[in-house]
Amino acid sequence: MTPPKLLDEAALKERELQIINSAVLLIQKNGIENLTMDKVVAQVPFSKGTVYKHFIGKEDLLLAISNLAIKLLSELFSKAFIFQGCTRERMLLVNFSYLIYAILHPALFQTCICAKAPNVLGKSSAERIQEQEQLETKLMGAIFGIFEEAIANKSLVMPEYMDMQQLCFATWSMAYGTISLLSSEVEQCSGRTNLVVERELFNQSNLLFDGLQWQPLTKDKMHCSELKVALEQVFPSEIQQLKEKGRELKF
Amino acid sequence: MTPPKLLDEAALKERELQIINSAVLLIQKNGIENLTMDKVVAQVPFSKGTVYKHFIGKEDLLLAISNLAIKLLSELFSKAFIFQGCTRERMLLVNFSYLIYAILHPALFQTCICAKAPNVLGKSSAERIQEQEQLETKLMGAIFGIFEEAIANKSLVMPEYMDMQQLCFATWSMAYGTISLLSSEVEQCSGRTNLVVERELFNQSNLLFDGLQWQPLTKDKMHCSELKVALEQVFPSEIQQLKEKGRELKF
DNA sequence: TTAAATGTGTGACGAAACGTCACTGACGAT
DNA sequence: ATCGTCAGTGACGTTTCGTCACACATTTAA
Repeated sequence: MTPPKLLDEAALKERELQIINSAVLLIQKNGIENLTMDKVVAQVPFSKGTVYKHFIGKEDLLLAISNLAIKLLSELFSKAFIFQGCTRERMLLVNFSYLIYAILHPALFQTCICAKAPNVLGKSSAERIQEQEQLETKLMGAIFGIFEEAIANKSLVMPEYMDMQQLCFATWSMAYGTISLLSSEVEQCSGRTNLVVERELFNQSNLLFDGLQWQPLTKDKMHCSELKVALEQVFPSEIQQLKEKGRELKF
Repeated sequence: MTPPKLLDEAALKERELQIINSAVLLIQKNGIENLTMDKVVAQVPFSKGTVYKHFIGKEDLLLAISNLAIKLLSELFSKAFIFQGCTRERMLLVNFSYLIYAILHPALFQTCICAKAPNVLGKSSAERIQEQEQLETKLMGAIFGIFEEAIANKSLVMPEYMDMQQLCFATWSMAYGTISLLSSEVEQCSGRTNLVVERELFNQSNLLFDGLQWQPLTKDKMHCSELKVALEQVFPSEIQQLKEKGRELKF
């Protein structure tokens, strides 16, 4: 048996991460619909009781995975945020970092969507839910910052009937709707529809930004070719990973 | 060749509907996270074996409920479609019929969202999944028709880089993202954010339509007041139900 | 040094839910 | 009267969940 030590905060976090990672591997292998606590326990050098010390239940574990996933996504958002370019370009990059993330980490993305389901939130611990809210707020931060800059440098005028939070939400929910509805086709372009998620995301982003009169407008600039360059520059390793997956972005 | 059927088709459908309705009542009462097949069986004058003749499992039942819900939503869409007004106005009505539906039938809406989760689709029967695809295609029909008219009467010019299916999807996914992300606040405006779902839906619809240069543009017309009138005219009973729920639309 | 207290880990266990299958009985055909 | 068919049944085996009484280590007190 493992020699038990007394409370060590860092070790606890370490162990929690180990459990989460094992669960992610199981999701990748068997699909999220077949994840069970028993399997997780079997994968991990701890007993069921110990696992349940960290997570009050299966849903709580799912939400924990989702929260970790949001943290990873935040890093991509940050990279997009610090890109040298016009604000509209950078916001487009943010939306595409979300998409890249969904393609590269389907298990994590899937878990994020599932974690939004009421049956998951309904059974998770209050702390974990609170953490999710904080993380989402932080995630919005990147979007928020770009809008602020855009308004400051006059490339965007805030509509008088909207505030900053609404602007952020508009961008976020548009990308969320597009990607999640097409998530089944995110990995491989299935034949069911003619919709290609990266193209739709690109179009809808631009429609929304044009609707906001965010300069430069689509008709004035080749956003498409510029985005490709920016993606190569900001996400070189991620783009490479996509190529290795045989899933090059086409739009 | 065909064996003698002692049971007629209609009775089977009738019974299936009875099971579905019982399940919906259980969801309304206990929440979708607590729905179990055992409870459904207990609510229904049939045995478990019979219930499983209709649905291969719990997820299949959920998808069946979702499909029924889509049919109901179709009816609202149809009402919006035949409204006498400009095309942009009618599309706005379609989006709002979706919202009204989400508020009036939270259990059904919730089930629709859950039915999109991979763990549900992964365990449902192929036939039921196919039915879902057909219903969604049909649902898109109303949106499709309005776009066709808009293009025919020149109030909208199709962007050269998009086709009809993409246009439809853009509208749909925008509304989906907005409503589903705010669904937790759909019934009661929770204090967590300052976002009000009907207002965000209104704004984002108009931003998208403005981005498409869909006439008349927001700056040229009071879409807001006109929408209120149209809602009263097209959905009088639904608006009344909303008032009875103490959930008047404010935007 | 010993005993008690406290903290940590374990896995057997009961409850709950799932889905199946051997059986029943009704009804038509022979 | 007998047989075959099939809708319907619900008890049963299985899976999964989450708990809890116990075991063992470490610390503290005597």
